[in-house]
Amino acid sequence: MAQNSKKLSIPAATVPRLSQYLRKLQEVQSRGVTTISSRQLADEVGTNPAQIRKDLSYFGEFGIRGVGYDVDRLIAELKKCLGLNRSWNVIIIGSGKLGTALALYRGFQRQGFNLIGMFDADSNVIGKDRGAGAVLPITDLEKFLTGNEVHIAIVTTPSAAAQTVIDRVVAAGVPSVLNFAPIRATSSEPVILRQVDLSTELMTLSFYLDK
Amino acid sequence: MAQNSKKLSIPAATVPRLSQYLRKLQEVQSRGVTTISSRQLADEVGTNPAQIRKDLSYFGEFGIRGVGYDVDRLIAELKKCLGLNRSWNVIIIGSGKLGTALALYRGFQRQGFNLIGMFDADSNVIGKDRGAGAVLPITDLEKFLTGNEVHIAIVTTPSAAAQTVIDRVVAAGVPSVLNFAPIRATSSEPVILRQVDLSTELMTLSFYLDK
DNA sequence: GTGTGTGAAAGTATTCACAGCC
DNA sequence: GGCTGTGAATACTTTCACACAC
Repeated sequence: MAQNSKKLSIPAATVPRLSQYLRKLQEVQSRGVTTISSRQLADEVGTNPAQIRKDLSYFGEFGIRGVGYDVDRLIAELKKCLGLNRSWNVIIIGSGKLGTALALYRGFQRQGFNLIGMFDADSNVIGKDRGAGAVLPITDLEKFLTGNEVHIAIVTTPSAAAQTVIDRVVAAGVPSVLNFAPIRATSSEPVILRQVDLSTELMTLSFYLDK
Repeated sequence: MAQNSKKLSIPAATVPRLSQYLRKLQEVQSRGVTTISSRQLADEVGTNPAQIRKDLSYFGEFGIRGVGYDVDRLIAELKKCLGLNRSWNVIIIGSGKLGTALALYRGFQRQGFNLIGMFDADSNVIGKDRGAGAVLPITDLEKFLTGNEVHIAIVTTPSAAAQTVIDRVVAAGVPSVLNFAPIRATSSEPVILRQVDLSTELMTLSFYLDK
């Protein structure tokens, strides 16, 4: 997984939690709260205060002893930690129901993710607007990637197409992929790859449901 | 998290991996492979052989030394481990693009998950078929849950509605929830709760992309 | 007094390495 | 010889507990 030296030392488990802290802080900020303690935040997100303090300590000292954290300040720091002080260009490959649902998700742009293109193999949908401008033919993928810097490719194709599509975006230099297709994609190239997988989620529930 | 005594000792990280092993095994089975070693399976799913052997060892001895694993046998054992030798009743709450995408996912029924109902608050979609028969009004949720044993509630509502909906299904006795709404849901009741969160996934990519 | 920041301790998870069986 | 199953070793993560700052 490509990452810089500073970030090599951050526990992998910490990173997704930072985004949860950020979301909760934005929520309490909108309710007018200006200061929050690690205990209050922990109660909100369902963890323990030491976890939060330890997670934050990897990045710096953001709190005031005896007081807690300034909400505005902590939001700004977390955004910096997460690389959200800039924008990232995103494409979605697969303009079916799932791809369209993701394209229409409004929180997307709000955090600096710019959806700049959407691709599909089905000639019936090419040119239609599925939430990200006209859907482009998948055959134009490499041409598009040459002319546009894409940071994240979200894959929502059928599973049969997903691995090939991922190989193509990685070969074209896209540095990260978020795969929703129900395959466990792999890549020999050093790409940042994350998988979201309904089938695994359901089976995990099944495991814990089974008595 | 509700689970029986046998399962208390299984590492939480093992469970999702079992489902990945199962999927990959089903794939190689369909290609006619009858025997597989932990090394071959590890190469396929991108992990290491010891991890697979250790994961399996929590449940029993399924392999043959010097040979490997019989694919058919291991698939059967994994299904048993994961509680997939029975069917589970599922409802989807929220019949937007995402809920519809999930309802149309075909791998769903194939692994024993029966989608028996779909709910929405919008009177314009009630009665329409979004992949799971006629969409029911959310006001009928409790009545439905009284008359039908539901094991898993998948929540794809807007975030403003999600926590309330989750509280309602949990109060009505649904033992597990898979939440796709961009909130970190919590529950005081002992419910099995899993979250799938686009925003967290994107921010995690952002973290590793940021140099 | 209150709550952060952080070493140290405890708890989990992964990987190693080899005895034992095919 | 080859590959599993597993205790031991290593690595990682969370939690504790307290010095220190406000």
